Amino acid sequence: MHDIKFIRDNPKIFDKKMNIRNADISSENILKIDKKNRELISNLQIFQEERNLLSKQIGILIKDGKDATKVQESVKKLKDQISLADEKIKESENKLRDILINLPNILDDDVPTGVNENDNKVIRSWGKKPKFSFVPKDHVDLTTNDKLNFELGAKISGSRFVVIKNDLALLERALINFMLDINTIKFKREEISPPYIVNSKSLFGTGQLPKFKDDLFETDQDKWLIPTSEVPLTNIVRDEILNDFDLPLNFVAYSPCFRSEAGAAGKDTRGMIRQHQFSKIEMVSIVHPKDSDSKLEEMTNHAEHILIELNLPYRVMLLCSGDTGFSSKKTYDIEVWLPGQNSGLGQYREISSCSNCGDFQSRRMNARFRDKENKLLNFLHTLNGSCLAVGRTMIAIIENYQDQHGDIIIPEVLRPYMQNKQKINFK
RNA sequence: GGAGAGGUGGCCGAGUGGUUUAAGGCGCACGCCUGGAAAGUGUGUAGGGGUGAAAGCCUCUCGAGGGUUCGAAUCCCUCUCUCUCCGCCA
Repeated sequence: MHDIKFIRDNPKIFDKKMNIRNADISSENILKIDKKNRELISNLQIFQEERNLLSKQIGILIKDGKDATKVQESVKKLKDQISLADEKIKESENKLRDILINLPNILDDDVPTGVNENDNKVIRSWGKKPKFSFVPKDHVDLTTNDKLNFELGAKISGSRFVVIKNDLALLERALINFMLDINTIKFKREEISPPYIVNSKSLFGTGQLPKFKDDLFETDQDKWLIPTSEVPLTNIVRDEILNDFDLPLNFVAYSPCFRSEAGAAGKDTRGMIRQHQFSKIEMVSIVHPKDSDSKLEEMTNHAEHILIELNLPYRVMLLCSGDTGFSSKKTYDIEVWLPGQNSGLGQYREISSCSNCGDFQSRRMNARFRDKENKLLNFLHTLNGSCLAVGRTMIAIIENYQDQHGDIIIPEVLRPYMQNKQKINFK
């Protein structure tokens, strides 16, 4: 959410930034409402002040045993004016709020302008794409022996669900433990086991609501399935005032993630790439504003580190303006090489997304810290990133580590987590 | 699910309609006292908003939202969270 004071002071910059994001808004419109809003507030407060003074007088008069009916009559008249002014303000404030809560974050200056993912910028690449003496299969063709069972998922739950069995279930569990261990032991993140169901306040805080309601699974009574554990992790600091010396907070969590994929009908229908439910290890950092830029680099490096350990080729993309998420001011996607995609020609697919949300979420959450130097309150900066998406990491391992027999060589770093097995056989 | 008790400042806690303009204590900050410290003592100590160059002035907030009233922490309604007991349960 945007600071109305910023818009007041920098209307031209604001317009330019919103224009880059194709947001249909002008500061002129916003400031008009804001001005009217403030007039109404001043007006109301004059009435309130008078009411308070007169009411106090009534109290004194009654105490002294004097007649107060005359004063009471005049305050009664004020009452109507107050409630009328109150209504007007609510209307005007809601109008302003409706606009502000639906506007995306202001992008960093180094975010390239562009329309869609084709305009994203390659920052760096790592790893050697594996060379096969045969046409590599994708994960669906490799796992036809029931270990990845989409028919069963469809029967039990519906489309975009999968039942993972046997060694692959073990692989998923191994990856979760492996990634959590690196995050906690090596990167010193605090492990959190969060709720997988959250209320709408939390979803508003991180920016999924109200605009992206359709992407979520709603249960009842204001309870929603999390689309990512970014939501519960970031909302840990909602409505809190932290001390600057307690910063940064670095969290990591495993959770399943639930997405309705409403806007993705017909997209990635094959295989496990896009499911309604998937596992993810998520990093969230809560930092002093001066540290958020460097923290984004660090988090991206941490996500890359997992891929390096697993020896999976990847590239880091800086998302362009058209592809950057609503709450983010700058996002790096990490794309892993999937050799079985595109009929064996291979394809890069997103496996992590690391975002610096600046103070955008913390304004929505009212998450602040006290600066010891000047004792002032200020909004925190929040960041989130996958480290990594477990389902897609499984795909990457299956496709990159396949051999001529259609079996999977288990990456060495995972073997201690997999009863020291060397291979997953699909025959 | 049933019954009951609660939610007041960073924390504890007083407050059942009118100078509450939220007592008192703890904690914290700064000062005095002291050779230094403890003790003692004094002052200060929430957030949002409006206005203003600033100092300041005003306004809203006692879990949340409504209502009654000239006036609500206090009375009424709805919701929410916490605790205790019972039931069920991993």
